[in-house]
Amino acid sequence: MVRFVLMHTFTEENYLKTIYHCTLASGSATTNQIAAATNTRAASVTDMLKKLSEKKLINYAKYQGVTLTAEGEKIAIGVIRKHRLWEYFLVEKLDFKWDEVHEVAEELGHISSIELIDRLDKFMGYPKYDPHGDPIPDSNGRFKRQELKPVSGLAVNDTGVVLGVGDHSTAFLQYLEKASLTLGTKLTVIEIIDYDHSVVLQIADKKLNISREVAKNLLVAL
Amino acid sequence: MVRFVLMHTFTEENYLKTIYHCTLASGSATTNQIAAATNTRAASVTDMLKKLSEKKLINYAKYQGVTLTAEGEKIAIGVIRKHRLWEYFLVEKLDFKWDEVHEVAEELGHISSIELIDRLDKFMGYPKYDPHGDPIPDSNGRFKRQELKPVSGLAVNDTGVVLGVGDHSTAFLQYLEKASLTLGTKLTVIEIIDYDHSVVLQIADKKLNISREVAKNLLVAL
DNA sequence: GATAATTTTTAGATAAGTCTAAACTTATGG
DNA sequence: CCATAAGTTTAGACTTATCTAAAAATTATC
Repeated sequence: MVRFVLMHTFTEENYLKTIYHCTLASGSATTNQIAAATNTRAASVTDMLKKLSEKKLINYAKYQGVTLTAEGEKIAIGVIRKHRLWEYFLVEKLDFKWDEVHEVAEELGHISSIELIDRLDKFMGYPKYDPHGDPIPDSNGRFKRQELKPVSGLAVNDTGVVLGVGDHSTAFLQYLEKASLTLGTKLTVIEIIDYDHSVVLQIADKKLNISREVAKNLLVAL
Repeated sequence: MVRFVLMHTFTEENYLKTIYHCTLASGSATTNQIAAATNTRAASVTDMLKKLSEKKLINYAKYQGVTLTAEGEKIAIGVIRKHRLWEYFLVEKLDFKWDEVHEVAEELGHISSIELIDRLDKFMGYPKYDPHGDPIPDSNGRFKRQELKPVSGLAVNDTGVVLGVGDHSTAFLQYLEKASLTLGTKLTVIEIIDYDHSVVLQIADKKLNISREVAKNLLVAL
């Protein structure tokens, strides 16, 4: 089979993507974080870090955690672009629900052809955001990060529009679906309960009480 | 990751599909045929045949060639269904040419989700044939084989409509494209040259001379 | 029907990615 | 500021799918 000049395995791509996400989420990527995210053991991660380091895709010093090199980040963003475009396709064209797409997109996101993904992008009209509100990088890897705040960071009387989630788990997405807290929902903070930091929201003409946990993972634009 | 009860690797699926195609094309599948088709060595094929045999997916006796069991055939047809539906998608929705889709579809055809493929099928309106005229099995694995004849089997004055190809190589497909011998083309055999068995065709108001090689791989319905 | 040619299988090795268990670093808390 | 906990790495082993080289079986040829 004819392949590209630079081919990386499914596994390598997965590690790079995971490192990208960890770095974004917590400012750093450690062996244990990566192991937890990829559902492997720390020892396996260390092996792979050495390999990626030799290929100059990550900056790695023993016991010091890792960061992506420019090349590594490029690959990670490419995988994320594929993943998010496929999620968009699954939801918008094939009528999957937003909590059903992750696993399938995970597989689809590693199909190697760049031509395929660029044509898919065109077919769908160059969407800017995936079904969870995450930005889709363009074919040059560029995308603008949205300035979103967790509901837990709002004050009483603040108003926002739900545009993203901080937790992509099926359980959380199904909870939101059931509570009608889907993307685009406008909400106002009515009250913050001192005792447990839960938040009372006004949504259209209804009131809804959400836990601190939910408030932290519900992202809004003001 | 949650997977299916019966999971088979990418590689196993590929062997099963290859065995299916070999059996169809030549009535049997031998170690060397499979090795040629999968671009591996005979020794590797033997190893895999043992493995597939243990899993009861093929009937295998040393030195005797192989056939698929009912279960093996079911899997093979499933992979073929996926492959052909993706080819259809690539050509009809993403504007790939019919000679560009094989490799990409090869990768896509191994995405595990059955839900995905059934929804894709629905999205495209349950197509019956792929871009090369090959029938697409339905979700139960059923499909009707078309009764197609190679042009080399026609007699002078016979008329037919191009509905399939016996060679899926890029080179052959590009040749047909260039010669305007695409699916649906109506043709009549004007003359068969004794010397080299080449065939002179009447297509609309033009005459076209094709070699025996081409005539063998151009399939028509009468 | 014996020998040669072809095909297939066995034996042993390799590479990728993973694991467990043990050893080693770094961080933390009296 | 040392002892222990937490986190990370090394060592050695396993699995899958592949390979080459050599042996064995089958088929073809004279």
